[in-house]
Amino acid sequence: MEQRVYINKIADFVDKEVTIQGWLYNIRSSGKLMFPELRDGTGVIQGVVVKSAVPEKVWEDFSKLTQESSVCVTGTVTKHPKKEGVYELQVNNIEIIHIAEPYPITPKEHGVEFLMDRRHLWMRSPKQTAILRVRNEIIQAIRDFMYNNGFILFDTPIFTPNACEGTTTLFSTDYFDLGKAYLSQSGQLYAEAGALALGKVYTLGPTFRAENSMTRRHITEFWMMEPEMAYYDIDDDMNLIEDFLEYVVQRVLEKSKSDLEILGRDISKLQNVKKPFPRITYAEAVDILNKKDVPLIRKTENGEEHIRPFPWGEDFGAPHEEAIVEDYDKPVMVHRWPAEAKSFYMKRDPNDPKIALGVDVLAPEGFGEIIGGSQREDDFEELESRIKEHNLPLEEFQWYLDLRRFGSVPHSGFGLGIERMVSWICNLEHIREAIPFARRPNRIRP
RNA sequence: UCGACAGUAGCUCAAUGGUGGAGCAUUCGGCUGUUAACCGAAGGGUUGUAGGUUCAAGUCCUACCUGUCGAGCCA
Repeated sequence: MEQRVYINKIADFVDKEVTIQGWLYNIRSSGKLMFPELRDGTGVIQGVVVKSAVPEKVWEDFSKLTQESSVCVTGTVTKHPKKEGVYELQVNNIEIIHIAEPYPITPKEHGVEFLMDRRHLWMRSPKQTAILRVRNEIIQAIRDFMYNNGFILFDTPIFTPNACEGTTTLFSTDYFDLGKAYLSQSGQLYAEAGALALGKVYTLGPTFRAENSMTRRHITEFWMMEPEMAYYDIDDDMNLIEDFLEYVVQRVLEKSKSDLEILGRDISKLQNVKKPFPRITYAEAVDILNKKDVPLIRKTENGEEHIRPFPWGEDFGAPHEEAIVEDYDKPVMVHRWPAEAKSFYMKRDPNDPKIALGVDVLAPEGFGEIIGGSQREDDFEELESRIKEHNLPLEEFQWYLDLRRFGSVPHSGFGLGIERMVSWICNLEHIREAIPFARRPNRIRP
């Protein structure tokens, strides 16, 4: 009796007759033999159609198929005659559901623009489905880690009346009689309210940045996971980051092995991601830059100016991050930053008011910043003057200041960019492949 | 936003300033173990747009459009 099964479970059905409900990915023929490759979303399996062994109609039906035609194929599962651990389907019947029109995406090479214009079809290909399954596993691992460590899921609003951080540009929209609303660039300020209510919370959802950044690491709509913890200082924060990253990476290694294989990922690099991670201060990072003679490059009217030694107080660019990370095979935590380079809500170091208690986590292999976190300013006066210094509208922050009026406590948190995490774990060339439909400054379709 | 590079068949790419080609895809034919299968044949073009230089422009010049990569900013 035939049974419906999915391709990723096919090994359990050797010598049994099964029906695969899927699509034709590719087909090769050799006279009286055909080798259709079937995909069903969980994997790909090669069918074998022998002309002398199937009814004439089955042979004719297979001859008619175009790439991405949808079919239900029945056959007996066998081991591949040459390849260990690979299975085939000895076909004996087919039901055609739909003959596809000529499919634009062939198993050959295509350009980026062509593929992104057809993202809704491109995502059917083996590499893209593998990435999307790994993304699923990463998010599931994050949720499990948070749940098992006592964090409460705390959903923050996407419509907001003001900037969480005054620095970056926001998308705006009309909001009835209340004027402008802005799409959230971070759920952090709301998560802080949640932490003072529930102890440990996290948000996981889309965030928006109207930055005209055309790099392989930026999209305008990205997903962020932001935990926020009451009674955590910056060192507690870094301890959590270590536990968290180790868990997620090792969990994905365990559960998504076959997908990482499809992606050609060097697994040994990810196996290294075990705590402790290197922790270096910003000042130590600057020392590294100067030892390696990496200058700050500033653009001027007549070209570029190379400044040596790297001046204290400047933020790092891509070449600096690379130079800092290249000696390590684990994520690197850079902490205690110049306050001026960082956001208004970060707490100052009690030992040095020029230092903010922030931490950036740089992924290995040049994938750049994946996490940014900090201990938050919990003193009312300090925070209020910081808001004023940054020219932020004080009225809009009164509710936020309330958190320092009513039972203020030391608290910390961080934000993880989901797509950057996916890019790193899957070793992607570009972040646009880390999310089903990437939004960039020059693309909103499909 | 700035910088570099690119735009030729459905796709990926060739073409010294001098007759625009190939592979894949499509259609047809062949092949009993193929792996981006292979072999044979056919159809497929206003060379991104607008100007200019030249006897002659896909090729050189100018502007614009679109894209890619990099920088800044950030997760």
